[in-house]
Amino acid sequence: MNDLQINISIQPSFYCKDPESTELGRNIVRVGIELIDKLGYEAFTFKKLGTQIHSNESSIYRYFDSKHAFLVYLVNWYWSWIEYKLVFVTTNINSAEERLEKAVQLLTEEVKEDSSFTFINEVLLNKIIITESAKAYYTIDVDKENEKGLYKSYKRVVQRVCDLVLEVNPQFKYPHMLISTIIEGAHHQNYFSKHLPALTDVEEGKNNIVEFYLKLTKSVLSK
Amino acid sequence: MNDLQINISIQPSFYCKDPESTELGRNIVRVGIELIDKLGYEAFTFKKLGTQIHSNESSIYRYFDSKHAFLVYLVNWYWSWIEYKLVFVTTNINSAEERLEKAVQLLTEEVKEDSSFTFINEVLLNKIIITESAKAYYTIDVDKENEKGLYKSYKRVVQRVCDLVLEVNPQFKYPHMLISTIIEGAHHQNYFSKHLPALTDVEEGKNNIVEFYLKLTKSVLSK
DNA sequence: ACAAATATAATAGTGTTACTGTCATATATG
DNA sequence: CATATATGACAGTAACACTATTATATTTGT
Repeated sequence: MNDLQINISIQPSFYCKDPESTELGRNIVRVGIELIDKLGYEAFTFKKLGTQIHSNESSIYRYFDSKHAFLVYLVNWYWSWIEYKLVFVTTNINSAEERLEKAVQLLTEEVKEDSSFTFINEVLLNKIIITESAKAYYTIDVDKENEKGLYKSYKRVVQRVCDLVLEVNPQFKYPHMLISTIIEGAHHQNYFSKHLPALTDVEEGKNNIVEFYLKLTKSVLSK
Repeated sequence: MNDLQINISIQPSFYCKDPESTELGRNIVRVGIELIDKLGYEAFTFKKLGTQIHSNESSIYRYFDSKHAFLVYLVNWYWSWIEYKLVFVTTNINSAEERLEKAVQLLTEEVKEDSSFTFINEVLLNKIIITESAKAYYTIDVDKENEKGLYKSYKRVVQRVCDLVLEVNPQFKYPHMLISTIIEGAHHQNYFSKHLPALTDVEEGKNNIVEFYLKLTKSVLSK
């Protein structure tokens, strides 16, 4: 983006030892992202990751309690990063409509360029979020993890965009539904366009997903 | 629904031995649904299921190749059942708008009463679809399984409702996107309302989800 | 009624997963 | 230079996701 040397700071509840604090920790996250993207979440293991980074399985466990905890960490990192981009993209814009438009665009477009202001490859991370993030919260332990605050960054993004929605139309009754529908929907459409095209209308080389959700937003909010 | 003794017929590609053909097979499906609902997909195993039905793990493997195959079977059964209900609910309705409305309602409402015209508990199955169905197609093997036709029933439902959308507005460019967004969205909202309420606007005892998606549909299709 | 075919149950076994625990060694810090 | 801390190597465990084998029960054909 702007080559700012900004750090996304992640709270201690997401790790045993802060992976950003050591070379090994950063390697775990960096190569971990590549490996999940390559193998898929199910086939990904700490043992395989250990081999890849010429380190040991047990060393990885000193940073993350489990592979689920690692996924939750990545999801949280992603939404903290999106929150930062969201604030950035909506500042100094006078029109509420335009602010919302920029926000929806951010939430629905595929991350194309690697802004890489850290050791994290955001393009790959975006792919992982699209394919695997639901597995982080569609688990039997949601309620417990939600209580621990593990989904806060996602909720915060939704809330921020909700506020923009209500600026455009203060009477609108379902801002949260609209925004979480758009976020999850855009992920699904992205995945469908690559694997189940019968479920979508994406045309080669076109930005149909962004266009569709922008149109949806505008029409549902128009009075 | 109407107490019709109709059978959802499932193609052989979804099983090794047809579970509807024997008492054991029906038990596997019936108790399997209960157990997935209770334990969640991850903790569910054929061994536990074997114990529950006083049968053997190896016997279950003669009906389904794997626990993933079992989930795919259930998902397919569900969408075949929804397709049947969809056809039923839209026949003899003259207005295209009303047909679409009935369809959207069907796709977004929670299955409340047990119509149970078979050994399958549709209320529990609906809960499983909401919580676990994405795990059936968010896997590294999607493309292979899609080629085998394992997601056809879902696609068929989407296509049918798409046709209704185009009857209402033949110029609309994104019918598939709209319908798959509504289907997946309604599942998410349902789950969020129970586990991550900050992501939704569902009020106790109200049908907000249906209402929201009906409004969405109407406004995006209005010319 | 009886043999043959088929279905199911019981059991053992395999390789992997998702860890935990222990101990030795390497590296950093005071 | 001593001590603390981090990492690596390795062993071990219970469970998982199966596969294979054999025994027993049930169904079916004649």
